[in-house]
Amino acid sequence: MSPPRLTIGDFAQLTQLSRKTLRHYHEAGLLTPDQVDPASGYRYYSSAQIPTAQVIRRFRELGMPVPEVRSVLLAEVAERGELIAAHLARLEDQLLQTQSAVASLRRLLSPAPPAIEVRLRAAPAQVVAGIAADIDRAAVLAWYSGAMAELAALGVAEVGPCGGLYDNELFTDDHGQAMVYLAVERAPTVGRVRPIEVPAAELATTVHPGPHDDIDVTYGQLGAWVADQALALAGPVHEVYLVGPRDTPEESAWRTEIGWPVFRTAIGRPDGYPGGHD
Amino acid sequence: MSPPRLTIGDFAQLTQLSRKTLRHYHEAGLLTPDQVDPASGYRYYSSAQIPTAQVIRRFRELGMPVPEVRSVLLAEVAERGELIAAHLARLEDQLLQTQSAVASLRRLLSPAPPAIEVRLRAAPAQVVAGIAADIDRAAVLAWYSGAMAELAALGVAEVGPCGGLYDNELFTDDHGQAMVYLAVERAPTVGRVRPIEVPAAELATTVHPGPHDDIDVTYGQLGAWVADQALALAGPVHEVYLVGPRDTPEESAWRTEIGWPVFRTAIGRPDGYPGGHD
DNA sequence: GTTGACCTTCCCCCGGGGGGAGACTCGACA
DNA sequence: TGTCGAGTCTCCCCCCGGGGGAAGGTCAAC
Repeated sequence: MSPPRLTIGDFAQLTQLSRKTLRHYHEAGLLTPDQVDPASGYRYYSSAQIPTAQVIRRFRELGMPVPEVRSVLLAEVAERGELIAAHLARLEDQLLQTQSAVASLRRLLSPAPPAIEVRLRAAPAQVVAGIAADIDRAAVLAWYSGAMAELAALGVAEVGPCGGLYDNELFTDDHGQAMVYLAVERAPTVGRVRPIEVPAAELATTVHPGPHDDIDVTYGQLGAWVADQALALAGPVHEVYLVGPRDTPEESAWRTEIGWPVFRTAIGRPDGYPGGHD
Repeated sequence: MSPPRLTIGDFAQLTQLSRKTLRHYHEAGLLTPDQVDPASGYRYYSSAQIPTAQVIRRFRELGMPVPEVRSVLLAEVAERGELIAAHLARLEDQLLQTQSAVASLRRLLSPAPPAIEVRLRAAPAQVVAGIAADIDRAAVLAWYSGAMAELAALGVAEVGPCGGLYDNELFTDDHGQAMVYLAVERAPTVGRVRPIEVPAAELATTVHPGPHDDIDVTYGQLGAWVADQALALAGPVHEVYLVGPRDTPEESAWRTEIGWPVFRTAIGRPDGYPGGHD
């Protein structure tokens, strides 16, 4: 006796997936019915497909995209682990992002947003030992820690704090050029490390204390200051890690200098908009 | 001197939102530019809007829908807390769901899925003290604990384990009828509690041990067994909490009987599909 | 044979934007 | 004052992962 065939409705009941979703998965090649009547087009599932459907449902609940679920199902057991691990890493990233968002909101919605102190200073050009790459915004954190580890492994004597340069495109287009560096006497060429010239710039700088969860708020304050001074942004933002994870695990002790290259007489017009003469 | 006007590109750079997104938020009434040139249609933002844009960005990163972000921004500080708390509760739900999905996947992908023992038994009709409601699938957990608490507060002598009935529509249509009950001598009418008759049924039952994270796997195994016996599902699923949170906080000690009402000679056809004579 | 529940395809809709076309505007520089 | 390139405008179609519902075909029970 062959096992009974389940109609899409029965199968939906057993797997807690909707009929619509099952049809969608059929179309997407994710879960093909055991049999399809060529005359009527009726889909028939087998009870052996229930576990598969459940696996799919659960991966989807974890936010795994449909094509990726398919490759997990098609993959051998060996690679399967990697795919799942990769997705779990993404979930962890999301969690970190959630934590940052909460910290940032706490500061943004707090009744008294403390004012920042901005200093305008001319930064001279310097040649540093840096690692540069074209990366996606989402990958910045992972890339940063990898690059910093490689720099630290150089074992070169440092003559100043380390820092980074981040293109504005990284934020507006979701990917762009990034660079982290150590200030050293003579920059070597080892692995990804190259001697890189940080060009001279007029920087509007402020110092962000503490962990970077809410650094965007400080960025915003600095940006508002720059805009209010009728200055224009001109180039990648500079970060200098005055006190960072390399110095202390105590996050509240961190101090990060943010420097935005600016030039005068460009952004907006200080006056003259019709009717805006207040 | 009036503050400079920021073009959409400048503002995008300062707030790390894309131009597309800013236009979208304008259209959605979420963030209206400080000025809009009626002739050219150009949008001009002010530096004072930077914090607002950041708040929006962060709420969006937390997955808050755009209309809800708008109401948070429009709300007075007093109600704002409630809206945010409600959203944080949703985030917590998501987290629980993620945990369940991981537990369920662990069991589904484990090499040796232990077989279940199914027992077919006739359950007699009984009148119980129950709380019934038409609810959404997502709300089941919250509703369950509330209803159970109300039942426990009755202080009535129980003559058997408590349980619940859950309509299949709850799973296929995402909302439906649910009921939880205590087995008592005489069912009172207090608050939401009513005397309810649980109708007699032929049940295919099995016992799920441990917490409910992976109970869907047991459901699937039971469903596969029922389908393979050429039985049809007939009515809401019965859950009996033989050992549950009311008995012990030790989740691994929980025992939940799942009973699916079945009737014979209905689902599928045991044989005869053209070409399927294996 | 009838009937009602079930199935099929098809099309449009949602949120939250992204990509790109084609046209217009801005401001800097000559 | 003209020019030119970068920036902006609107408009339309696209993505995912389905949901809602219409119009019509099928299944099996009685």
